[in-house]
Amino acid sequence: MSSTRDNIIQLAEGLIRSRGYHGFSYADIAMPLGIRNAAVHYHFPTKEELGLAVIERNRTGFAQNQVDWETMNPGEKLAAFVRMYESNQENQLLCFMGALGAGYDGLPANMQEAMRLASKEILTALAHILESGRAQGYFSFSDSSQAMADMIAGALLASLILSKVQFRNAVASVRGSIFHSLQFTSS
Amino acid sequence: MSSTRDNIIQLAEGLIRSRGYHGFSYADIAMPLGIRNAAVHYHFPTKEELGLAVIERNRTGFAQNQVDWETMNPGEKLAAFVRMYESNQENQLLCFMGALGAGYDGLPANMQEAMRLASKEILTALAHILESGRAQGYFSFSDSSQAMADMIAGALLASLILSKVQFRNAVASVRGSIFHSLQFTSS
DNA sequence: GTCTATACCTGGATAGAC
DNA sequence: GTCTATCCAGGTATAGAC
Repeated sequence: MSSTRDNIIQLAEGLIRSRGYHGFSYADIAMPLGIRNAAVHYHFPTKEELGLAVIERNRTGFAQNQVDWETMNPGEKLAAFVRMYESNQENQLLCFMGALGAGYDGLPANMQEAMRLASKEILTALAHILESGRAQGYFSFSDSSQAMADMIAGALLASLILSKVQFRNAVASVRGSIFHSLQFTSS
Repeated sequence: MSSTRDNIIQLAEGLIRSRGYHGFSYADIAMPLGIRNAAVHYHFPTKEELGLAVIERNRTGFAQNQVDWETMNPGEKLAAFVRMYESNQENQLLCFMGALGAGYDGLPANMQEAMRLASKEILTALAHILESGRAQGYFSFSDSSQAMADMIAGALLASLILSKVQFRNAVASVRGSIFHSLQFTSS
């Protein structure tokens, strides 16, 4: 039904993930949708609420991914995790974590809190994938799975930034190093 | 001499590295210095010029670091490289690459170009450290040194974001995983 | 080199008609 | 649910005095 609302969130997400929270205005959303500034305010009275909706959209999206991955083995799950970033790279977008986390101190308090929770979910999920993958012999590494998750998710996040700044596919480059450091060979 | 100019750049750098380029205003710089908006414009007529000065400050700072490291062996150089990020973590600041790169599409064209050059310098320098360290037996890894540099610099960049968002020292966590994946034991 | 004063614009937000 | 119209705050930038 209210597909305009969804369109607004989707547009805002793209803007956040390429220019940051303070890098766009309501006009950037209203214009492409062919509506007015005020119509956007009807759906999201404040920019903060719009920002929260974007974070929420990413949380539920990632939760859905995890459901879709349920039947996969840890190796396949890791590959699927990496594929999320490859697809972002193709669209020349950062992940929401990199886009919003980078300007963290300038975000409204509610968004900061939402980011804290959302990032925790992602990193915990990745750590679980790594941990069970190690137990089942898919990966080999000697650190804590949390430390490894930090490095892997971080390197992927940053590779999206690097891809934009340097006009090259840094995700592909990083993907290889990650798999090597896990002694993992994707089939 | 013109220490006000330096103070302005320094202040702007801190603001950029915690809130992003669009997350601060001239007032945020003028107030702590006890001067007026207009005085800042005297030194930097446009915000873009101020942004460029911040990038330039980082480029020359990193170049100076490399000079300081000249007598070190590759293992010590890597440790010094990582220490830069540890010191940023202690000050709760991102690296300029993460802070400005995340909002890349929203930056003035001149700043985008400066970022491209500056990031290239850093990654090239790190790749050289890794390459010569491997040749001299300090590190062991099977990827290209460029891919490894992407992963390492990226993971460190992102660990600064993660540290802020999750209120913990993610740099320390990532540091361990990096050294492990290089089979490097810092003395 | 810094000030006051101000111009100009953009951006977020609201009121009330349709 | 979208519109017109408008308000207000803040942000960038300039002119001209000191």
